Amino acid sequence: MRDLRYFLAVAEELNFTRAAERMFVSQPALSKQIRRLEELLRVRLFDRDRRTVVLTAPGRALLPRARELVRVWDEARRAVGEAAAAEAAVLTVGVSSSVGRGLLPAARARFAERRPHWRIRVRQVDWEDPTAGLAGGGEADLALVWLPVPGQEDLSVRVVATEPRWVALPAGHRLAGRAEVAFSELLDEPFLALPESAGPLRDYWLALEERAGHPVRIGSVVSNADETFEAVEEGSGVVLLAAGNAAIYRRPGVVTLPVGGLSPSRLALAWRPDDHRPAVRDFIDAFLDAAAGPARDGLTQDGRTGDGQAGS
Amino acid sequence: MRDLRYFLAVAEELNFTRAAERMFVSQPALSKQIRRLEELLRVRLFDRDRRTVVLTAPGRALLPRARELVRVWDEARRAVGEAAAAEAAVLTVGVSSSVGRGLLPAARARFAERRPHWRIRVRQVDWEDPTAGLAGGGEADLALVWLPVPGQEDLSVRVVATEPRWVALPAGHRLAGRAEVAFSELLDEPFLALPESAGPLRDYWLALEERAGHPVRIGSVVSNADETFEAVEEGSGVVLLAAGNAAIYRRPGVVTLPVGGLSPSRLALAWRPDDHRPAVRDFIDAFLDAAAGPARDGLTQDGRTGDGQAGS
DNA sequence: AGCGTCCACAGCCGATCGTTATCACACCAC
DNA sequence: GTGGTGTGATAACGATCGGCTGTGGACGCT
Repeated sequence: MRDLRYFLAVAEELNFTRAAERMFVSQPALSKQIRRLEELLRVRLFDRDRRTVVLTAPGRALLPRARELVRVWDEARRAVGEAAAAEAAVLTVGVSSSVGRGLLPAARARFAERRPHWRIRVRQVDWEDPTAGLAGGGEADLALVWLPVPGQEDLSVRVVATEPRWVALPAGHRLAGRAEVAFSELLDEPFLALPESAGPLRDYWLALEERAGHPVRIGSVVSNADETFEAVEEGSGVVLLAAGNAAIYRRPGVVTLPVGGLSPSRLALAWRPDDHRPAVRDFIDAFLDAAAGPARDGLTQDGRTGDGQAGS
Repeated sequence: MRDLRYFLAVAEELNFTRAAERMFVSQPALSKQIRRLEELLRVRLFDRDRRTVVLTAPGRALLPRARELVRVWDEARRAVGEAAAAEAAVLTVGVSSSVGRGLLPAARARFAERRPHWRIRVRQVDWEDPTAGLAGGGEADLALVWLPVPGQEDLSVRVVATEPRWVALPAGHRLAGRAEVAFSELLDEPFLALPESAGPLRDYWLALEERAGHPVRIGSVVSNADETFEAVEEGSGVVLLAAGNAAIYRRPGVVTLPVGGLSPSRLALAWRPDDHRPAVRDFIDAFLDAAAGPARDGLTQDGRTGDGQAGS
């Protein structure tokens, strides 16, 4: 199975070194495994003539089957996990940062009315996976994510709140005393960035769109909230964040303030469109009810009426 | 992949010890691997309550996917092998014993007329696999087999020759001087048998049908021609064989003679019905032409006109 | 009570799979 | 040419894996 993923990586990159990076292993390890796979099949899968790598005929024959195998395997893992969850009566909600706001407890309560014997487990997921464990082999049944989420076409998504974007600065920063800043004043600051794997979400929190081509300086790459605020505190850079998170992650050495001239961030509940388990549907309803319920501390709400995009 | 096969074996047997035997590993090894798979999936796949083994809900969810994965993997191996063979312009013919008779060289010649740049490779396969490498992950593209071949419904089969069955006896045997024996005289002899995995073919060469319930004594299990004749020579038992093989495998210490009262053995060319490669079709035509060609040393011939059964 | 069956556990060993360090070669810039 | 860069192969080594044998304990059956 692993070898098949390696094979796919090399077949897609046509470059051992880059494929190895993508699979998070060293290049010799990947070379060796490919060689082993070739020995197992008694066939050369790639022609490596010094400078270029191309698939051989047997390699081309393997390619679609390997994809199929990886797909079925991932699906099997998911199905097994779901079967276990159904037996244990547990739903797992992946979250990227403490984005629950008041929503999670409220949703929990409403869900408990309908399914008293079910439990909700909340799992923090690092920002390497912007779908918070929902995509691929992740173990989340639902996720609270920031839009835009990569691979959005394969997910059902419903916006549950919008919040203006703020900025976090080290306490000694030249702008730290201000009550508000315009984004144009931050253009030349070093920014903390999400990992590459976060794709469009990384661009979003760098506000690439609002820079209109003005280049961005990456001060550091961060993959969870703790890393982020430590990096801000030690002056590696500044970072945009949702207004709600500015309140939650308040800490000495870091100052947060509103930023003018940026579109608001959108928080969404996401799930797998092909996941028709009743408990999941009930939780979605419970959550959206909660989001549409009594107003909470200044959040602009979307709830059921928002511009939520139901995935395919 | 291996672990999936183990899982399938246990799921089908619902018994670790028997499953381990089926997979040709020790029972602790299989237990450990199942446990590892369970750890990987973070789920219990079987409920073992001391005396009985049953699938859990996650196990039931995995079962069909595991079958699918094994199926696609086997298919992928076959496809890769075929792609390599097409490039190398080689066809592999599996044979169980030297059953080629005059047929193989004749077929080779006719095939060479149509596909001069292709080569034919003949591969001897032990009798553990009565399809001579055609079924499962075997590497034969075609096979010369004795009927009945297990799993015949998944193969295309064409009878190319029928031969009376003879018996091989040690030189000192009480019947060794005879010109011919009746099968009824052999009923109480110890017989050499094919491995269990040969299924109906094992029964066929023990002539179970013609024994009409008379019990058979197994002198020894043999899985290739050399083993067989050595076992005969040292007196482990007697063995039935096709008339043609009696001539080919003549050796001091072993006597062969015709047996009356047995149906004749049928030699068949077999291939995979879903294998539509032109070279394979050409070889089938060449072989059947050769089998229908000039008569050779006393063999009853079937060729194209025989009662060949075209598989599904 | 004693035996057989069946699964789990422990201890051992060779093969596998990962690492880092280094080499060999092709290409490119100069 | 010459040296730098990028790429894949190779070497040496350590941790883990996957198999083995031997053993133990629970249960059913005589």
